[in-house]
Amino acid sequence: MASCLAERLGDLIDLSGNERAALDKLEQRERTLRRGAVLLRENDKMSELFVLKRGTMMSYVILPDGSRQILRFLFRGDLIAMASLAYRSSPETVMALTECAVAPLERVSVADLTIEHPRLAALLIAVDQTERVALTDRLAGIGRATAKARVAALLITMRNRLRMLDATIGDTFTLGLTQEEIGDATGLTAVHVNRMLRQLEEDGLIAREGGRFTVLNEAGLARTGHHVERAAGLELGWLPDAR
Amino acid sequence: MASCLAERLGDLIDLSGNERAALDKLEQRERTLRRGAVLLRENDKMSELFVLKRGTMMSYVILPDGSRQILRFLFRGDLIAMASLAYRSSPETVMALTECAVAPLERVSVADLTIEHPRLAALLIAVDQTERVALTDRLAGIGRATAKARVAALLITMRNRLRMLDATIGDTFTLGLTQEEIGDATGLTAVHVNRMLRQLEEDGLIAREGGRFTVLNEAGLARTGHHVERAAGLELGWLPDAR
DNA sequence: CGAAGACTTGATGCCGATCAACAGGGGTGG
DNA sequence: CCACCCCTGTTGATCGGCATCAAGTCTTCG
Repeated sequence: MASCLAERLGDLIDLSGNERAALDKLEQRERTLRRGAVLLRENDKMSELFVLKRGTMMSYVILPDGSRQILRFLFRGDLIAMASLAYRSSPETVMALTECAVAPLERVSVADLTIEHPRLAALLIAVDQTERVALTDRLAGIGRATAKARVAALLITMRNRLRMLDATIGDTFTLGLTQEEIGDATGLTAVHVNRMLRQLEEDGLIAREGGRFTVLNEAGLARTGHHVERAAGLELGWLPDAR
Repeated sequence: MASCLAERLGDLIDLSGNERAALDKLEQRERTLRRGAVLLRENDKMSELFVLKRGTMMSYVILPDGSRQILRFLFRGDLIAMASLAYRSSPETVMALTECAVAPLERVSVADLTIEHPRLAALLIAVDQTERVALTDRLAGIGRATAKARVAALLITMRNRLRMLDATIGDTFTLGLTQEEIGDATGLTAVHVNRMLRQLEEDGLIAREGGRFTVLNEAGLARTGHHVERAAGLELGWLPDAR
């Protein structure tokens, strides 16, 4: 099977044969997870990282008062537990939202990669930046935007992300999240998420039926969510030559 | 003058002579900024990045309704505009909070670095992770914590950061932010920040006089702010050998 | 010395939280 | 196969934390 990581990075640049082979080698092992299974718990010791091969996952933290903040959703090709490259124990819990398969890899494999494939190391740095920007976008949304805007932003972002993995997805898609999960991602309660979804529906921006969403007015939804499409502005021309 | 970047990274690992020399070379040029000067504006084209050599800066975005979200504060040794490694135009505005000096460097210097010094590339990836975790900590705070907790968290975090740069700083320090800036960083209004500071004072956690803060009850303030000290859990043993 | 910015404090209002009740549905065990 | 139950979604009523508006003081700097 092809390397999911290679597939993901290959969307950004043309990988050389050597690079592709090096990435393939990282995903030899595989481990499956049932829906709801915890791959890594907050404060667990961690010594490896993972590539998500199938399914979707999320990472979150629990605050002292018991409330949950979902930090990010993870899709095929995403790296999980990159924090193990800096910290001894996990700053977040990682849980499967669907049946999943992950490929564990040692930190030392990343070290080898930086030596053998400097361009891939540089690319990892660049990918980190895209994820940092995604986080700051969410920070600004949660800090300053209204409830309706946050829910709209989540819908647009998730739709675009899902479409990157499956080009057949058009305006209709299955979100795969409960309203409580939407709330924990956006800093709202499930009850209020429900009302905001209804409002977006009444505004004619979306339609819903049984867990499936349809974007009726993409521009309007994007405007409501203060959405900025970052993918178009990518620029990786500075990367060194491939090996 | 010593390289600020080398100084910063040198706090994490022992740099080799070669590595130190490579880092020194990056900071040849220097550019100074007055208080309030904008180094980079949101959506500006960008082709270089910067090392902050003196002073403190902040980065922020402005939302469509005119409100501002401060994304991060920057200190000596921090890399600025790392997003230029992934994007064509800046996702955020970067402004000087005090008189500052920055060293501009080309993206291609980073490419060279990954080739010549794989360990430094790996270290950059690790540093990215620490900043990603700092962002997720703030995300959780803004999404789920009360106003008082957010202000307390900002005070603790800034105090610790300032102390890393200047070991003489004890429990008393100058924050160097207006209450409006505290509000824009925490997702609150200046008025409410004022009330929260008063409450923290009445709780006996801090004292204030003319822009200077004193931490009276460190454990209590940390608890109030749900603060997690990440620095203690660093683990960089996986890095490859130095060149 | 005047003006603009920062801080402070009170009064009021609203967005989203909380509490509560019920409907539908899918999985499980009897 | 059915009864039950837990999870999810839905809707209404009420509450509260933080925003907003307003007015005044203090500080700083030109």
